[in-house]
Amino acid sequence: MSKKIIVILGPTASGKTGLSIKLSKKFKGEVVSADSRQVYKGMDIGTGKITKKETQGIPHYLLDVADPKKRFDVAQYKILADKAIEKIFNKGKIPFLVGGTGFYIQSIVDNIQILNVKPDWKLREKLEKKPLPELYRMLAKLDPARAHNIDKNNPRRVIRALEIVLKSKRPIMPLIKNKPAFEVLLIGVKRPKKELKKLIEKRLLKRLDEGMISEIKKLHKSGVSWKRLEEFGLEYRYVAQYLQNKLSYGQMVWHLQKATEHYAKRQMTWFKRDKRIKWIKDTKQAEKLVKKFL
RNA sequence: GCCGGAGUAGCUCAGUGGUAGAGCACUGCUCUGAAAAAGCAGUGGUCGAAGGUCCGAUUCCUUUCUCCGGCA
Repeated sequence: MSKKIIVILGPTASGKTGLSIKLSKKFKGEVVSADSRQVYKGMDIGTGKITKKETQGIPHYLLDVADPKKRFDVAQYKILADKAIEKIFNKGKIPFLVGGTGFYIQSIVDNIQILNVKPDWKLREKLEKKPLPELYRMLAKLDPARAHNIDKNNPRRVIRALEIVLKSKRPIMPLIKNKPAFEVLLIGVKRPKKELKKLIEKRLLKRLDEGMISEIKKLHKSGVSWKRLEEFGLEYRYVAQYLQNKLSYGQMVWHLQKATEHYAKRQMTWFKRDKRIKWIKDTKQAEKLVKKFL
């Protein structure tokens, strides 16, 4: 019998968390979060991190594993998540990978081989100062194949590609998808666009009500710079801007709503590519799928 | 009522005597250690209305309507 994991994914505010608890309770599951922001300590309200009470005793992994002052990335995520999944298997439970960060989910589900070139932030800073076309020309010289299919307008991609050639002294390898060590069921939670917008709005107001602004104030007081907070995006970005008086309260709310809607759309664009995903309408349908899969 | 200013894309506005652009919104997309990040593309307007001048008006002129200031 091969090992099985269940993935619950979908755009923000679609109701993944609630479903994950229902399913993991019913099927003896434990949850591995696949959320690039919930990994950080102290970022709770703004990320919609599940509360202790809400977990109803279901163990959760990959929450609060990183310091917001430091950088976290897929590579670290993959190591920790693989470990958590292994641990759950050893307990005889079913791992539920739950979240909206497509890249993180892919790293697990497709067992992506991550290149052995660590980020070099000093180098990145240095490269960032140069004009993008110049960076692209450099890349075209050092790794023509990569330059050919890269997005030349995207500084982050170009810089990372350069980082790889410069540090490893050789062109980038093609992406390797290792054979996954387990069978995967991908469940997608989708909502009609209009409904999702309303859910986002409702949730945003709730978060403000719950003290999201003081959470972010607190993070800043504890040493997380405004720049860093703005880097996190969404709530952390716009509330940080509001706290610096770069935005009025009304502007902050408006931007936050729009940015979250855009984010949800980007998530869907990512997920749509994966034809393995089974999109469900309600919990019942999900339960059926899981039962059949197990 | 009088005097100014403004009416151009869903919104905020640029612009020109030869039938129009930007930012945002909207739609679609990309993704090899920042992924809630970082990028790309596309749709969209009888230029407030009616007359006039002109080969030709969104642009000039007249009238008209609406909005915003100021004065009564």
